[in-house]
Amino acid sequence: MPAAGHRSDSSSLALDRLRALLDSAPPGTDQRLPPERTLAEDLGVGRRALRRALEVLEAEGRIWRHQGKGTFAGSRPVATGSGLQELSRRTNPLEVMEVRVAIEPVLARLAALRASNGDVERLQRIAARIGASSDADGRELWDGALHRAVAETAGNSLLLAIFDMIDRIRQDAAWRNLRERARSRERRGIYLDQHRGLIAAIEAREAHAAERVMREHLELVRNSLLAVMTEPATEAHAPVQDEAVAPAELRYGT
Amino acid sequence: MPAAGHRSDSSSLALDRLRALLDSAPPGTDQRLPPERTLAEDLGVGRRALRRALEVLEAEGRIWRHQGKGTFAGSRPVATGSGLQELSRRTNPLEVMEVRVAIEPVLARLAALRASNGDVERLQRIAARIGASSDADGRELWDGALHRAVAETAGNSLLLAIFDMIDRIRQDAAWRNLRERARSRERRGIYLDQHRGLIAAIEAREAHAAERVMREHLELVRNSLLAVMTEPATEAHAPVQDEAVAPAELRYGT
DNA sequence: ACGGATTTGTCCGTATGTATC
DNA sequence: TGATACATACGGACAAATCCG
Repeated sequence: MPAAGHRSDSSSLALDRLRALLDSAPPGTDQRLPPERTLAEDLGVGRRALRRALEVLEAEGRIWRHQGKGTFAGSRPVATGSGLQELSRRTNPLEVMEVRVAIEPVLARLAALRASNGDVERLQRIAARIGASSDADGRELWDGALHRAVAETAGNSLLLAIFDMIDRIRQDAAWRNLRERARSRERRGIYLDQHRGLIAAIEAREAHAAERVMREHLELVRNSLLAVMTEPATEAHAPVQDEAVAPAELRYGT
Repeated sequence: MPAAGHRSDSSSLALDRLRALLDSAPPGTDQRLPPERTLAEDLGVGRRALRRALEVLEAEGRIWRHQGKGTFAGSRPVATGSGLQELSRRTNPLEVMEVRVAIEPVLARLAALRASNGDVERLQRIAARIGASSDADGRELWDGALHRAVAETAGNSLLLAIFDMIDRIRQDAAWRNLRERARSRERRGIYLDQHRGLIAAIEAREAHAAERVMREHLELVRNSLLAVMTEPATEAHAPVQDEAVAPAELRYGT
């Protein structure tokens, strides 16, 4: 009886735990890891599984090993902490918009495929409230509600969880202010049209159209945000480009 | 009905005795059961009958088994930390693939825009290992490492966090088996080509191509998964039917 | 310079579940 | 049903490299 049957699932488990270990370790200089046998015991995996995980990390360049010397962390944080608080500290509005552009068009497409008449009614009710809102708070609130309703209608629980995670990060007060600045009066009219177009596409079950409208909408939002951030004074022309990305500007920190 | 009167088959007998065994010895947790060969003899049934009974108990969640390790009473130790467990219970492989198809092509595009030569080298190192892996565990491990390396290269910390969340859900043991079945030998060659094409596109900084190859790759994976789920019986000729892929276009370099 | 101790790298035997006949 | 081959996992044993006194 080799003790109790512990977890052994495989090397993926070992890899997961090793990543956590490396992330939690201080970014100090080339931290040495325990010997393989000790480490295997600590992580609750076999040495073979551990070694396979170490091979991956070595190929990724996060650790280096040498026979007779030991295993060392190459000190590369990479920061994967999934805590919401910490995540919202590390990310930025442009990253968030990249994610929204990636996810929400898909949500719109799925929503078009799946929406019941009741769902469409709900979307219309919410959209009506956006136009009726005269203050920033109201617009923010109802706009968020509309996007979330689309996400719910899509009916994919995993995507909805991801959407909620992003939504919570968006709540940050500093960003709300930024968004309201980007929501100038003339743009508000465009947004309203886009929302109407989106709902119309969902109502007609035109999946492709719904996806396209949502993408165009979010790309406009992103570009507006970018414009506000880069040239706060002038607001003359907002280049609505539907091509996927404006490369150089969108790269954050160089 | 050969002999024995009451019992329709001896699997039921084995099941009864196994249940009694599990009930009578409910000590701590993760109790290890004797090897199948021994257990069959102890219970006075054939190994095949015993295994069918064990299948039932595993489906009920009362035991878990793992090749090379043994059979254990209790629930399978899962490593998913921090609330993901709940999510992984509610979602399903097809939802996960929807999310991956939504996110990873974008990651590939961003990776192409941002990759340094060192990043490309790292991707190539990892990809080489996939082909060199002869066993299922190795392929799974290195395939996951490649997709994660692309996600890291994209340089969007929020997207990376989302990717990690999905990746952890993917670790679920039941799904891994499913994926390996979908990774039949003939498909492995296609995947290898697609991985090569992806890296070539990233190396050439062809953002659009990288995005397209990644989408085609994931759509093929999704369709293979679907095929395995819907027609489990026939493995003889696996029709690689899919509207998504056009192999000729996938050859980039070489 | 030497030798023992420690650590990674490698191989192999055994034990176990899985699949096939 | 029973038997056989196969795949996987773990641990021990040993070699190679390094470190240290």
